[in-house]
Amino acid sequence: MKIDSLESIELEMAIFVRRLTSITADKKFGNIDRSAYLLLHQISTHGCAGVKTLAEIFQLDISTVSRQAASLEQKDYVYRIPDPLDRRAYTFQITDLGKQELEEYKQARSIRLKEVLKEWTEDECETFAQLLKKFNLTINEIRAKEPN
Amino acid sequence: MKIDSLESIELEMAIFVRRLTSITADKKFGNIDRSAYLLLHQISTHGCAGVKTLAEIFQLDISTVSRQAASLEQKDYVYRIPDPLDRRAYTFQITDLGKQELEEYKQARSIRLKEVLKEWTEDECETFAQLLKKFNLTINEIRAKEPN
DNA sequence: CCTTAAAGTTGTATAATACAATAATGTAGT
DNA sequence: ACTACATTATTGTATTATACAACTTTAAGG
Repeated sequence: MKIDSLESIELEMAIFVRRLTSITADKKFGNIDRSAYLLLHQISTHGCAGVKTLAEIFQLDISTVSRQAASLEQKDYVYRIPDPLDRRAYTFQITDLGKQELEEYKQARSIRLKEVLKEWTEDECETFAQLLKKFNLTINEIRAKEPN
Repeated sequence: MKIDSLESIELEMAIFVRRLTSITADKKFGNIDRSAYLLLHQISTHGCAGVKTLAEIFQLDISTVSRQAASLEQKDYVYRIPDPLDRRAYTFQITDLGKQELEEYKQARSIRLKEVLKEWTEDECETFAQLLKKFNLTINEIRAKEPN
């Protein structure tokens, strides 16, 4: 029944988060963490953006993103572009060094992940990827509708 | 190809953790958080255990679990049973109040989750549950093999 | 016994986060 | 054009989850 799956998903999600947090915490691939990874990925694949936009995308407080971005800037992984129309605003663009770090981080994560998924069939991997993506999208849609 | 799935899983996992963290953070279902939930669930379904065991299960530092358990004890969700054979050791058992809170938390999470999975087919839900579980198990096995 | 190991707790540090206060700039109503 | 309000971002402060280190009490092995 769907109810059973629900309860199961609900528990396994909690465990999943715990496990992933544990892995990313103690491995500390390279110089970036998960937040930094997500930010870099975002501006790398979807073009530059300001902290407000980024905060909305990741459901984080603006101040949090501001600090994360500042940290990335300080490491020369991103640079700041003043908005020509609004002198309060900036957008961040990824640097070559940032792209390189991002790629390395991705590689490191993939290697680790490959270890976990070694015994999985190709089909299972594809399905898992697809369902995760779907889940994330769905949450996004719900968030978008909510008042907040 | 499997490689594509890998990269996809790798990215979606990061997003997934971000989303779930965000949800559990701002909702604050009842009086317990994810860690507390996992601890309560563990001792509720697998019997009482000491902090060392729990720490191993969740890949957390003993001190972390010690504090989490103390917090649960303080709220009367668990109580402490001295080990009759080893006067250093305790195990924690869930109280009725703890069971009740756990159940309520589960319900709250399930309701929220149902919202997200509203449009999913039963089959998708089952598969997702199964793959999450498999993933968690696999990580566990890998951890068990590792030196550490 | 004496030394070393083990189970827990408590102190301290760090990192990611939110919320509040602030600064600078933009926008609208009169 | 002036005033009031809104918006963008930063910085200060607090909280929370975590790890590591120091310590206490107890157990186990020579």
